[in-house]
This record gives sequence, structure tokens and C-alpha cells, in this order.
Amino acid sequence: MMDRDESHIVKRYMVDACVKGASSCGCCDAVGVLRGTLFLADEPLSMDQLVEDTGYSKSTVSSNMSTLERLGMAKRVIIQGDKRYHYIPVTDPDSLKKDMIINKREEMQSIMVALEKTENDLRACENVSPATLERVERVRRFYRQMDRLIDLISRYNTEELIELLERGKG
Amino acid sequence: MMDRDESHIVKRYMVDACVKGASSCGCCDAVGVLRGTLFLADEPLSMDQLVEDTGYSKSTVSSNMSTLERLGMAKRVIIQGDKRYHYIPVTDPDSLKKDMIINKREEMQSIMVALEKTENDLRACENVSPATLERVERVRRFYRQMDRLIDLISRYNTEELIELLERGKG
DNA sequence: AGTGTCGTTCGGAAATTACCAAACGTCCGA
DNA sequence: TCGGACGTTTGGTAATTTCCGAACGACACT
Repeated sequence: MMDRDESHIVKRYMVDACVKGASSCGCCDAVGVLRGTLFLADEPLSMDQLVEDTGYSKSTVSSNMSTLERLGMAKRVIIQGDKRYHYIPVTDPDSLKKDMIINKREEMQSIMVALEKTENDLRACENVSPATLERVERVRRFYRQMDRLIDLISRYNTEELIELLERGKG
Repeated sequence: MMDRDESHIVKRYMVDACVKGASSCGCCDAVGVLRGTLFLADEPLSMDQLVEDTGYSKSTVSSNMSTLERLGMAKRVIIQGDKRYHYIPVTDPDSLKKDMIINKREEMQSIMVALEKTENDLRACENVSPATLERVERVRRFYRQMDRLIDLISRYNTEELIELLERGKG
């Protein structure tokens, strides 16, 4: 039998996992804690409940819930007869994959833009070694390829992709 | 004609791009600056040169170059008749992809381990709602799928993947 | 062994970030 | 139009992170 203290221990793993995941996207711990809490809740949580469950202040919860929303990891829902917001975790695999890819892609593209500018500037520059230019070109090709790949990946759902790649491997 | 000041401006884009990329893997700015500098160098750079070019201290360069190495973005090379280390940027697409994937995969797996523990603990727990358990299961399935997918992706090189997916799309 | 050159590690300072409490704006019902 | 319940924004503070200089250890050459 599991009492309340033990249930906190259960939460630990989930929260830790989410914190780890969050910090690897450059998010602060609070984002992970909130996501983990949301996952293990029996029902949509209001901000007050999140404040109580996590121990963070209202302002911290508010701002971090918006980043969680922006990342596509949580959603607001309306509860009938309650004017407060309530949050649910996003668990649908295809949504999660989609947002994961969208975020990664934006990253890629901003790097690509910078690489493009660099390449142009280098070409306009006289005393630059061909090797350097070649190197920048190569990296840019890499990012362009990865971007293309991510685009293609986004057009399939996960099962399709796995099947396609397993088949292709033969 | 481009003088030294203008060449610094050229560097800016590249360095900025790398800084952005670095911070999205949770690395500090110095990692990005060092990578960018390495990309635009005409030859392998010693630590002293990196210190001079970036303005960082020797200790900062040293520690951040090891993370750059760990991430597979830079490599040490031996220059004949010079006992100092020299660094070159990794620009080979397949190496870059491989390391990108390895890092992502380690991330995934540590999350999966935590999710597995959570799921087991939840099963051992009496008063947990089926909906919660279902939610955790779903997320775990997602990460398992993504891990499988990443594994498959790592078995192809980028061109093969792009071709396969373009063909599959039909 | 002694000396000089490298690279890493360590402790403290500076800068950045996360967090909180309070003030603020907004929406709804009275 | 007022009052109350919510959520967001804003300064200030505490904690973390980054960075530097100094000390240290390793290696090669004498």
C-alpha cells in the first residue's frame, strides 16, 4: 500500500525525467517540474493547484506554463463553470513529434541563415583562404541537408517512418 | 576590398550562429564562440591562438574545448615539430550527424529509464487513477518510438535517408 | 635532477538567471 | 460603475553559472 509520502517518491522519477528533458532544451528546472506534475495529475490543474503542488510562486508558474505551452507540451482547457484556466499535458505522440520537429527546425533555419550570410561575405572578401570557404560551404550543405531531412520526416507519422526505414534496411 | 575590421564583421555571423546552436544544446556562449572561430580559421589553431582570437582566458578555452570535443564538434590534431595541441573543426556531414544523434539518443534513453521506473511504481500503487497510468504509458511509448526511430536513422547516411523518404512519399 | 613549456584544475569574483512578492490590467457579475 | 477573482508584468533579491588568475601536474629536453 502506498501512502502519500511514497506517492511523492513516485513523482520524483517523473519530475526528474522532465527536468532533464527540459534542461536539454535550455529550459529551467521549473518547466520540467511543471510538466512532470501535470503528467501525474488525475485531472486538469489550475494555476493555484500547480502553485500548491510545485511550491513555486504564482508568477513563476505563470511564465513557465507559457513556455510549456509554446513548446507544445501543455494545453489550456476550459472547465465548465470555472473561469480559471486549467492545464493538461500533451501526450499525443504525433503532436509531441510535430512540436519537437518544429522547434528543431527553427533552430536549424536560423543557423542556416547565418551560414548563408557568412558564405556571401566570405566570397566578397579577397584575402580569404579557399579552404575556409570550402569548410563553411560544407557545413552549410550539412545543415541544408538536415533541414531537408527534418522536413521529410515531418511529413510522415512515426509508425510510417519506422516501417519505411525498417523495410529500406532489408 | 576587405580590411581587418570588416573581416571581424564576417566572423560575427558565424560566431553568432554557433553561439545560438550551442545555447540550444545547453552550452555556454564560449563554446559557440570557439566553434565559430575554429570554422573560420585558415589552419589548425593552438590554445594560445584561440585565447588570442576569442579574448577568453586560457582556462576557459581549455574547459570549453573539451566539451566541444566531447560533443564531436572539434578534434585535436598533431602538428609536426610542435608539441602543443591544435584544434580543427569537424565538418564531415556524417560525423556531425552521428554525434548529433548520439547526443540526442542518450537524452532519450535517460528519459525512458525514468519513465519506466515511474510506470512500475504507479502499477505498485493502489490509489492511482487509470487515466494517469495510461498517460504515462502513452508518453513512454512515444519516447520508445522516437528512440527506435533515431536508431534507424543512425543506420543510414543522410543522402540515403533523403532518397528513401522522398521515394516513400510518392 | 633541473628547467621551461603546456594544459588542466581550483577558488573566488563578476555576471547572468531564476525566483518571489507586489502592483497592475482585465474580465465578469452585481 | 464598482468590487472581486484571475493571470500577467515588473522590480528587486537570491542562487547559479561563467569566467579569470593562480597554482598545480605532466612532459620533454638539457
